[in-house]
Amino acid sequence: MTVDQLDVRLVALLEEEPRIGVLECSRRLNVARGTVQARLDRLAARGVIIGYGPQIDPAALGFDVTAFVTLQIRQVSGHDPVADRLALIPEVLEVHTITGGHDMLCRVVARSNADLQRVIDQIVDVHGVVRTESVIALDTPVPYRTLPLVKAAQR
Amino acid sequence: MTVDQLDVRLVALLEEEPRIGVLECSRRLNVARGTVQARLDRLAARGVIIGYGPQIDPAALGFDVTAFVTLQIRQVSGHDPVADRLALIPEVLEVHTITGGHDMLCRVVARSNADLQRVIDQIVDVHGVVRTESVIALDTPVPYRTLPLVKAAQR
DNA sequence: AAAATAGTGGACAATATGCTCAGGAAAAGC
DNA sequence: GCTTTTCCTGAGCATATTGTCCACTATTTT
Repeated sequence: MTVDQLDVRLVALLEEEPRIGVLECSRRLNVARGTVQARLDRLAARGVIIGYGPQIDPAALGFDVTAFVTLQIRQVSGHDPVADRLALIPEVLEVHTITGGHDMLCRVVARSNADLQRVIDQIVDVHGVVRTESVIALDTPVPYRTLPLVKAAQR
Repeated sequence: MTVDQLDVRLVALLEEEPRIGVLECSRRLNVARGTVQARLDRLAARGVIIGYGPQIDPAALGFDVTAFVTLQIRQVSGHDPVADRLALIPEVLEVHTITGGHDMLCRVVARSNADLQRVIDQIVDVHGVVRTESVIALDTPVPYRTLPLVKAAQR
């Protein structure tokens, strides 16, 4: 979908100071309040802005180990029953089905390396999971972000 | 850090309806407004809540291909110069350094499979990147979430 | 038992919101 | 080139929310 410069400036502004509200946005961007409201409604309606939920830092909750776990699934059992089981594990933050030698990729967090073992054991215990392979994230030089993408999508 | 049941209910409420504001939260949770305000301040101060920025859906912007790319880095060049270059590519949404046979893992998006090739080419062109390996996310049965984790962290 | 901590409920002014409207500017269609 | 549609503006109004106090009451901690 098409996003113009005002949309980008609006999103950028909200990313930097999310608590400022519509009126303050309109002042900062030098446009009418109704315009900001209309743009936000439009971005939400088109699905560009999914929500404004609080962003939680797992590390602040004590889960400071992040790992990516790839899974091989027994062929007979489809992906979805496995995904449903994985979804029941709180430490599994996201699950993708993927191309290549493996079938699924999960992002998981844990309280420590020892705790990661516990989480992986839970994953292995899921019916249909044949094998797992884990890599631990040592550092995150570029944390998840979308602003550059929004800027690139402009026009 | 320690999170009690009220914190969890508050975060859960905000995840479901992020636009409701402090006063409405206090009504829904049957606590005083000042309590909600204090809890939110505390969660933010302790770093549990990083922010409330708008969540952007890359797919809605036309970037409906997601891939995970692992990189091998030439040993002489450290990780950081590479990460800095990767950060300049808008389609690179996050970068981790990892254990195992590879050195880095990136999440990237692209407008199509052909476009993914273009993005990967840019990654390969980064000085110090020796080899890449990509897997494409076909489906995301569990999209990124933290609420179950918050609930699990309770107490 | 005393002290510190957290929650309550109420007040107040200042600010923000949702909604509506008429007019002007810009873009699209013919 | 002209018309229609779309988008933005600036304003108004009633209502709701915020930030900031306060005194009082649990609930823990020491």
